[in-house]
Amino acid sequence: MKESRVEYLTCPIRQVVAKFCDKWSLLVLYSLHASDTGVMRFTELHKHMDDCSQKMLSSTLKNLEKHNLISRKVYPVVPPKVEYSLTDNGKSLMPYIMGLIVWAKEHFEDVAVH
Amino acid sequence: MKESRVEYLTCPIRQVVAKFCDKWSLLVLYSLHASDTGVMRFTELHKHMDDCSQKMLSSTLKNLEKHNLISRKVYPVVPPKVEYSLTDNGKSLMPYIMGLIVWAKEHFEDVAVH
DNA sequence: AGCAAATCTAACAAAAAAGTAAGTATAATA
DNA sequence: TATTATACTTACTTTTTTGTTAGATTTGCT
Repeated sequence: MKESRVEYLTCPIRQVVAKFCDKWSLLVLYSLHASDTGVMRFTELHKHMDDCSQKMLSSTLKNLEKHNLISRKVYPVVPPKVEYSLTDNGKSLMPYIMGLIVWAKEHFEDVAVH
Repeated sequence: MKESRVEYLTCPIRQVVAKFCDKWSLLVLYSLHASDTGVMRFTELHKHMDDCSQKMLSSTLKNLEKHNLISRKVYPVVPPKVEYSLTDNGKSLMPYIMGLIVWAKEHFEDVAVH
């Protein structure tokens, strides 16, 4: 599917699919949403989804940042420290994501988060 | 990601991703939900998403049927007639999908359905 | 006889996504 | 001096997804 097509640019469903309908984005969003402080570092996120490679986590984070769903704060220290958190835009999406998750818990058997 | 992993089988997010987080499933679900009769034929669906190949539409429909979100009714006539509609399970999911779509309309610019 | 209709399936090719392993940077610490 | 810590990136391979084209089916119409 060409992302330049009119359908793509004008269809909210296709936008949703392009922005966070993939293997790892929902897990990242959920992890940030569920964390105490609302802030998580790369390694911490990785521990929450250890079947995701560093590479994939990295590119997922980039994509979410690009679409303004999460923000990335870099501390200029060694070793590096980078914190991720939901943007206001991302926060506004979470009720709907949580709706899906709750629906899934009710409709699939033997299901738990993480 | 191996679908046999424990995370996969016990995590509602991963289940959601596996069942309908792909390029075409949301469009199919939405089309069926939005149609007057709640029933659509293959060619009719295809007209609603003409940037999806027959092959992809066919496999998307199969996948949704396998996960009990849509049902498929075949009429033994020539030329063939097959009707698709949401199952009760699929219907119960739609409020959450619609939530996402409405969110997208509010948060992206110049966005319309189809 | 030949073609149209509807819903696919099959075979093959191309493109995209994902996996894996190794490497980078650099200050602090042992 | 060697190691550790963190957050990646790069190169390469493999797997998965998607695209493309052609064909199957079979009744009825021209």
